[in-house]
Amino acid sequence: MGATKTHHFTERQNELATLIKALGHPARIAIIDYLLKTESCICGDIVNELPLAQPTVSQHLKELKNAGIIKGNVEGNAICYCIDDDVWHKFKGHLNGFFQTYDLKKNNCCFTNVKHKDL
Amino acid sequence: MGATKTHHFTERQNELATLIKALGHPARIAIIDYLLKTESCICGDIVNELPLAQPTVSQHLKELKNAGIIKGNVEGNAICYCIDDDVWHKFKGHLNGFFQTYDLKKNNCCFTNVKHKDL
DNA sequence: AAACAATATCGTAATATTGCAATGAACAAA
DNA sequence: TTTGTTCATTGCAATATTACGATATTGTTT
Repeated sequence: MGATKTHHFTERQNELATLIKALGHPARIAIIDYLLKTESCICGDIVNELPLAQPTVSQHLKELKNAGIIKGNVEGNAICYCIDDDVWHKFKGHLNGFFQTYDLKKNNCCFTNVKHKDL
Repeated sequence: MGATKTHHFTERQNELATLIKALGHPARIAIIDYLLKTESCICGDIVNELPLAQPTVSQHLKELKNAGIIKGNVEGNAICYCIDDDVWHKFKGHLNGFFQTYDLKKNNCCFTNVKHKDL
């Protein structure tokens, strides 16, 4: 089908997947990298930085914007894209929970258990 | 095209994007959720937990495995999937760097600057 | 107003993803 | 060895993604 059956999953799972998915492309990682690395957040600078055509970059920016990760502000003729502080922190929180649960659990699944049993 | 131009990006950007992309689906979040929540990591239990047909779950497991996030161990008739400790920590490190950079930078992009300038 | 600059949108082609029924392969149990 | 169980793979249909040329839009400059 190609269409995700989102209604079967929890809201958290869908939200998190949406945020994560928005970052799941090297071009979009590169955009965030750029925003983290420089003072500039002018669309034109991002287009120049990336090895992709302007419409393609515009599309990637749109996806990041749709996910809420960045927001665009008109600044005269140009548009300035910045990371959305609220969403970014929410995202960070989600992921922290994820990794913390793992650390607390100690990953003693079958394979590990088998190894121990065999000793 | 539909084919990502990976060769234009850095190895880190591609690696990170691959890991992130593998998690960018609610079913795959649900799988990891399940592995974090329970002692079981038997494929059949995961299939029962998820609201998707067995072949679909198998495919999602395969993608997580391809990305390296989980690994499967044969255990008699069943297969036990567990989170790969090394890849998981590498992933965590990547993301920590990401979020740390943000925290250090304080996100003073155009919009924020404009607000301050206008005060 | 006319010309330019910066972005977005449209249209389209190529490819990827999602989902499942049907089937196959491997092992376990009878 | 037949039967059942567990999981992977195949094949396919529906949809989504990626990429870009052409074009529209909006604001700026002259």
